[in-house]
Amino acid sequence: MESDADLRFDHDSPERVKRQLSRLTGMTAGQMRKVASAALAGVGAHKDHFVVLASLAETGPASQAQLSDRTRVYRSDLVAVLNELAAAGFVQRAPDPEDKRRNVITVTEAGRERLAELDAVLEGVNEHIMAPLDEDERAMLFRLLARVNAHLADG
Amino acid sequence: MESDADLRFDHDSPERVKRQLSRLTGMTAGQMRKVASAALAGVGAHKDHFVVLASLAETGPASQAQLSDRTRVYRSDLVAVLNELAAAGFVQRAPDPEDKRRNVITVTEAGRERLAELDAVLEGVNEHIMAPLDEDERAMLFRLLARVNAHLADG
DNA sequence: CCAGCGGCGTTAGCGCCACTAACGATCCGT
DNA sequence: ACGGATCGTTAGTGGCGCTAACGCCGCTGG
Repeated sequence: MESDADLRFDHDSPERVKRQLSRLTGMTAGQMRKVASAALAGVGAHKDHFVVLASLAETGPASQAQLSDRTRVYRSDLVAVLNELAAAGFVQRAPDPEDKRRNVITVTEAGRERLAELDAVLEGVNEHIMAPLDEDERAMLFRLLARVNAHLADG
Repeated sequence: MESDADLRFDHDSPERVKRQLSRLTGMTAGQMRKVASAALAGVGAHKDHFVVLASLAETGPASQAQLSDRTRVYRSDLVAVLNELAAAGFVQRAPDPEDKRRNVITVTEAGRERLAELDAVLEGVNEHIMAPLDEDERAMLFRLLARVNAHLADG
């Protein structure tokens, strides 16, 4: 299955290519995404399921538009995510009595348990991903990436 | 055009989500990719064009299969890339006399000039991306990411 | 009061990217 | 001489970020 035998950054990469931070970051992000989504798929879940459940559990019930803003899952894609979560009984989708355009999304008790499960799965993933780094290095990597991210977020 | 107004990692992200290195890395990689591909599109180029030209210039002529291994551009996608590069006169695609299955791809003088151009564009991109970091921090970020990358590359 | 603007959820679809499948042509080992 | 592997090529898949359009509803102003 794993054709990822050698996704290593260098190997035979030209020197000019090795200097591109975007390439190294992109490759590593791809590796991480594979690991995370495989782990989530192992329990029948998806990245967005986790983010949505986490937002609902931490910030409380919300309309779909609010949820979209909080999670950066597009409104159009959120529909399917909520369909799945609702079908599994992890969230409840009820019409908002105060505004008939909206739905109020609420996490159920089963949803909180599911979130705990996904959280545990992802903690394992995180641990695996950052295995070669010690605590200081992990914090450093987070901080450096966050600074670049914040910088790029301002046009 | 830019709907990227706020791609910032946190903002309202749930705590659990902020701890996911894969998410931060993925978001930042996406930002970087946009910047780089926009810059390359500005001169009518593509990421793969750069990688392929760099490989040819630094490691010499190669068959398409070899090129695919060196650049990690899939053989199937390489076809279109080489069509474009050849049409622009940046590479030459000639049948290999020693093996009629193969083509020998060679970079032309125009191709070397094109590579220099793309290299300059990407140096600007790199500089922009890493603007908030000093030299030590850039090196640190590279090293940390490379270690994670290498670790994940070994199943 | 009612007309129009704008936000709501939903459906459909686009474009990019990593990746796979299949195929005819050619080479190579036995 | 034959079978299997490798070459370039075409087509297609699936995920992900993102846009477009639509019917429904609320809100405001003339």
